[in-house]
Amino acid sequence: MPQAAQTALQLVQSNSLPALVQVEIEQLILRGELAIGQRINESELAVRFGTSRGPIREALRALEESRLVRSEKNRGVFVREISVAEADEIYDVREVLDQLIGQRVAERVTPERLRSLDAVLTEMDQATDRQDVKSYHSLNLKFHDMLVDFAGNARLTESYRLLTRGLLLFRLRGLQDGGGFAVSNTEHRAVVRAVAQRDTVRAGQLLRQHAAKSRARMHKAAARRSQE
Amino acid sequence: MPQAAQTALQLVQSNSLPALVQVEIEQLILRGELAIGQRINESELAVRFGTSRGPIREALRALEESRLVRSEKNRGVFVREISVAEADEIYDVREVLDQLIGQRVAERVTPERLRSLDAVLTEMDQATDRQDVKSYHSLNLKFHDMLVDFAGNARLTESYRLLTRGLLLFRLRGLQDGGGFAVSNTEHRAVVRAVAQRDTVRAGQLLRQHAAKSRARMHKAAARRSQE
DNA sequence: CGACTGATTATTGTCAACAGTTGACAATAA
DNA sequence: TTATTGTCAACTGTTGACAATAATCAGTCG
Repeated sequence: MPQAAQTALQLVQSNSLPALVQVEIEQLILRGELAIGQRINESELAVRFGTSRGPIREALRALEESRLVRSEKNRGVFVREISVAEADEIYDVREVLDQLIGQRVAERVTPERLRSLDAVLTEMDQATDRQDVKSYHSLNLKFHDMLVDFAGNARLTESYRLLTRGLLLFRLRGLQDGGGFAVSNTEHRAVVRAVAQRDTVRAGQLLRQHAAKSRARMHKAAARRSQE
Repeated sequence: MPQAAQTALQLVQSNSLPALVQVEIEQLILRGELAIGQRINESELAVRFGTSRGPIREALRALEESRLVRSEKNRGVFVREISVAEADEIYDVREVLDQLIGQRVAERVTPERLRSLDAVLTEMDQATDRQDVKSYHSLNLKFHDMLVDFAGNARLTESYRLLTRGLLLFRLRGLQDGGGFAVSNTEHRAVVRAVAQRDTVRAGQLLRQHAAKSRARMHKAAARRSQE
């Protein structure tokens, strides 16, 4: 049996319909197919996914708990919007988590992990050369995902992902990263270098600074946006 | 119109049934009425709350997202159990969040806030004198809740609460805090002292250390438990 | 006596229908 | 003309019923 079919089977066997629907809606939001602030029509989604409204509602309740949507009674659920102030709050927390991540990754680094980090960085440089914003962004996500995974703390991963998903909403408003790709990737390289040297303190500091600078870039983009 | 009736009206108008049910089940779990690892019967809860199973299921899906329960397909949802290893992971994250909280509280402290913190500490001392474990614990929760609120960052509050709720499950297994009440409260006082002096760095350090020591107490309790 | 097989029962998964609420628009009156 | 009330369609909130699955137990066979 093909690998893909097997995993698909496992997926449908272990995850129930609401769970499947949940990730599907998540994708819809994160890909921007459901716009920020837009109301989500339950029946519409139901026919789209070929289910009844029950599973849709359960999925939406889960997404509400993970702060991707908000719900107003008798009015419906809306794709959550995020303000600069909220993004700032997220960055406050993200900075300390990133510091912890940097430390832990440096403690637990292996040659193989180092190679995969390097590989992503190389791809990001290539994307920068091509001015390929989209690829760069998804590689950037992948890079940070790998880092938090390599930190080896499931709860940390969970907290971090939950937090940064809020920032993804922000990006959909076109307000993230004022274009500093090349800059951002040199910061990445510095982090990986410290990790390679197993300099835990420095790796933590650098990753924290990277988050801080990324926040600054966001502010810059927001300011530019608002004055236009 | 009486104040109580008005708020009750607002409650039922703004919060839907699933939301109400959710906090209700939460209480059931946190009070230990639903034991760790126990399966939760949907129909049973439905008759208990006088609703149908729909709202119950939606509430459970939300609780699953906040990691208070886990769900197995076609078998039901279970009150989540937590291992020492998982608790350790939580403490890893909690320590850095507590440090951030300490800093922020010290930055934003007001005389009034200081008074309310002091009041809780006094109550905790009284509970210690009475050997009133239960009161001490709920006051302890209140104290830390106040701190994170005073930090003035909603996302931080959210992350912190989500995280520490996992530890509450742990306590239900009787594995938290190896009895060091008096010790714990002197640590609290030291934190508040630093906050009163607006010594942001020290407040952060002390609160972080408090978390670390609290983790150590947990380990001690767990070790004692396992050798019996 | 224990392991296996099949029926039985309890429980979850899903659905379709009904009830209640909201927002928009038309009708009415000041 | 403007404000208010009445009406309606769309949608959400909730329910009860049915289907599918897993656990339980009785009976049979080795």
